[in-house]
Amino acid sequence: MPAQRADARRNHARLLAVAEEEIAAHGADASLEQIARVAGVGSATVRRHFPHRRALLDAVFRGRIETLCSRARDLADADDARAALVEWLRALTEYAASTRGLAVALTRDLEALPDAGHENACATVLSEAGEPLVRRAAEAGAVAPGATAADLVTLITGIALATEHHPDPVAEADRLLGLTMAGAVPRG
Amino acid sequence: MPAQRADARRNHARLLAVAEEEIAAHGADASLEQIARVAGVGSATVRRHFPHRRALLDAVFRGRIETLCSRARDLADADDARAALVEWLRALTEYAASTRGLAVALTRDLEALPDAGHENACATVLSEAGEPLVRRAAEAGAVAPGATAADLVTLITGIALATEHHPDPVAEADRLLGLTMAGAVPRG
DNA sequence: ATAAGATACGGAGGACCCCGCCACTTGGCA
DNA sequence: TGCCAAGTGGCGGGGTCCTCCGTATCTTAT
Repeated sequence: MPAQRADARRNHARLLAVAEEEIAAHGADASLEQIARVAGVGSATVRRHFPHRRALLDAVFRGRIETLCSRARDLADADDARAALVEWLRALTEYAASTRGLAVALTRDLEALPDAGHENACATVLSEAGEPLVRRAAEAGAVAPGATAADLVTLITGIALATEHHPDPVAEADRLLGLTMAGAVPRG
Repeated sequence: MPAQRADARRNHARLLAVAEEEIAAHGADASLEQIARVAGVGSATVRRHFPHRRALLDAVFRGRIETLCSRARDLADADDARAALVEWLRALTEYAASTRGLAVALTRDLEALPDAGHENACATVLSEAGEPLVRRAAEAGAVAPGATAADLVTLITGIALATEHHPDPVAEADRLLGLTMAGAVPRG
């Protein structure tokens, strides 16, 4: 089990870098063939490192997702629980709306997949990271009853998906998030 | 300009029927080739009747969209403006969540397209139909300031997109709609 | 330093899809 | 009935995804 061959590790890194650019340019449906071409490897090598498209998407976004997770940990013991949650949700929204392909990745990794392993899925990781924030805010009565962290992540994913087309997705998504948090049709 | 030839009209209807089934079965990315095959026509005939995929999606869903629009008209002078809006939004959500491919169609038709004509787009039609409901509810103070009918349609589209994977999309979407309307993280 | 073995590579080939072209058929009108 | 435009279908080109398999390359032990 000597970890991995040196060239394999190089190709992996190369593919990741190219994939990030390519996904940013052409969305989550970017051509794997094209990624292989740009990276200067055979198309089989792509699927060797990333069996399905989802695996590639996960890997590409893993880093930034981690950043958001640690952001959540930092905010976990802020004074104002509600403000902390809101800040985190806004950060998440901004990132989801500005990073092409991410929202699709977030929904896709919830899709039923032959292999059961969802533990590495971006959406799951994010939900778990946000859970403490939601819990604390809920204890302060600042969260709608029945709403979970996963729900909020799902809502934000939806907003990001639905605003992908918009001229200024980030601003639009943030605005819609505001409506969603405050209540678009609040009870009189 | 004698409207259309009889066989053309037949093929059009046939394609629409087949496309509906095929999209229900395989989502908005259903193969046009396959649709042609099942309908027993050449693949060129499909694109003759529906230049882009979006045109086909629009045509397939037009009927039900119309139903929702007339529903909006019926509700336009209900006693309780808020209740009327909520009912319409719930109906829209249920339909969007239960009809595979519709949510995608709703987002796609907002995408920039070579030809400018968006006037027939499903999302636009829906937004316009819902506008009176929103206006009346807003006058009653039941809608968040700044929220438009288009915003609500967008939010619902997002919810439908994000819950497509879920085991029970309709129930999940309805629940999330409830959160969105009432406020997921309401101001203390 | 080198040879052996495991590991990773890349290209070929099949299946599918979208798309544009063009010769041909078919329906409607005189 | 015969003409002609409207409508059709199939073919070929270009692209993608995916799998298989012979081969090149890295690693480790000698």
